[in-house]
Amino acid sequence: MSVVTRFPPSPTGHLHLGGARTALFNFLFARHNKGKFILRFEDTDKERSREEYVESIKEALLWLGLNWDEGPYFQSKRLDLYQEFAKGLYEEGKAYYCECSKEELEAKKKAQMEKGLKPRYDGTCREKGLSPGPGRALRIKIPEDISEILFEDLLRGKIVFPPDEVDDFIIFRSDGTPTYQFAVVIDDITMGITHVIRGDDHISNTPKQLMIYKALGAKPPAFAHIPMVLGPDGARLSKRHGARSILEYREEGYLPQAVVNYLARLGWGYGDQEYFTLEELIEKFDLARVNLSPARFDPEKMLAFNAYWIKTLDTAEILKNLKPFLKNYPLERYSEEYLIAILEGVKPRVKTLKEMAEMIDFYLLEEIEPDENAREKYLTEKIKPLFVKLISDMDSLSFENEKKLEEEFRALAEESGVKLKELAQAVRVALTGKTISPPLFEVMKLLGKERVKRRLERALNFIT
RNA sequence: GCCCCCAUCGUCUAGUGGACUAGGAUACUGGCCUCUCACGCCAGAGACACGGGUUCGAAUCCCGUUGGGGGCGCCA
Repeated sequence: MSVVTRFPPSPTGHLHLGGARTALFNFLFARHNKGKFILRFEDTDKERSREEYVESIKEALLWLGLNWDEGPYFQSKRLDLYQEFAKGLYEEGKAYYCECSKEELEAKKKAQMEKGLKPRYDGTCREKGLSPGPGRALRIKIPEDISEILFEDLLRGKIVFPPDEVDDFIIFRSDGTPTYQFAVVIDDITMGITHVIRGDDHISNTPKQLMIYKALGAKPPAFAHIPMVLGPDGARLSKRHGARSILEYREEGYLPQAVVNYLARLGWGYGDQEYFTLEELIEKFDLARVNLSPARFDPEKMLAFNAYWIKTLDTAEILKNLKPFLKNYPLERYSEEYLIAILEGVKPRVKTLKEMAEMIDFYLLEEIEPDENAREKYLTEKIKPLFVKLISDMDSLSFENEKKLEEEFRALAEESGVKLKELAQAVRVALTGKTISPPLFEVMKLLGKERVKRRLERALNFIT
């Protein structure tokens, strides 16, 4: 039997790290087993579901490289199907209509909780034999003779629930829409899902779903409940830590490779290996190596992974990802080769693409505005004569050869009684406007004689 | 309250009864490299939650305690 997995987000918010990791694991498991990965939107909550979230979730998935093989399906477009299954259960006497009001149910639940009991439906309408009608919800009729409810989790082994775990819960709302519990089961059955890989917050939902499978006489899929992703403080992921949209990370200058790699390592390990490409993950991913305990999201480590992939990936690939951050520069003036040469020098110096774009601005702009503090500190009277000499000797400098250029600078510094360090910093500020930059002689080479000369001349004005 | 899941450095993890003086990554500290800042390299500090068992032997198996997480919707 070939493997079929699915990722079923509800379009009530953006895709965040937790959801992305669930999607990733489903994707990896399917691809590893040469199976199919299905995308399905669980949008039965009409109040909260929004089209814009459908789009942003799809975009985020695609950006991460998690292409689905089938779908996206929408539960909202499959109502007929759910109704058909529900009708079947009702006609077989495996479900019944209930006319209890929400208020009544709420009050009963509260009373039960106060008595220390597990809140469960008391069966008021169970034997009333009600027919379908307005304001009536359909409840599943849980057999009285069930003993314990159990299933075999792929990661955790046998999980057992006491028989009173499940009550006659609602499978179809009085407004004619299916509840989550019912829709997932029908979808998973009809889509031929073989493996349900989801957060362990769904463990306690599983008994309910198993009762639906049983009522339908269908064989449940295999379940693998993966641990949840927690915020840095150990609390559930919320807006203020990790629950930001995946797309926000893209905007902050993260590489999809880094996010995927980091996410894969949250709750999964492969010996001492830390860095994986998507292809490698597909090859090596294995449910048996998934951890059981919840993992905290550590922004610092994800940043470090991003820095690693920025300096490791092909520069052409980096450039492709960097371009959106270069909107404000006259890119058309520069060749692809030139841009790549520039990037080589900054790759090991930045942690995000955003930082990268900022660091290379002096290469792309015609004029730069040296930082005020840097100017005061390094563009001093003392180095003024050196600048003058550099400008007049410009034509004799070995721009094309970084090593030689460095020697020439050393000689100049020595004969003027200045440390190379002082000279270099002054020139760096004049050329880049910053005290931090790629190696100076690389900068000069890439900037070219003309721009170097102009910037040194301009810097002289700042000194006087 | 009831039910379920989980437990190795701060964090992510390796570890599947002897190879553990518990390994790697990240973060942190010190050093080297050096025209700046990074990268890189070297070194350091840092963990098996606790208590009982089982066993010749336990981070690894069992039980309990504690701690953390999740669920108990006409949300998903």
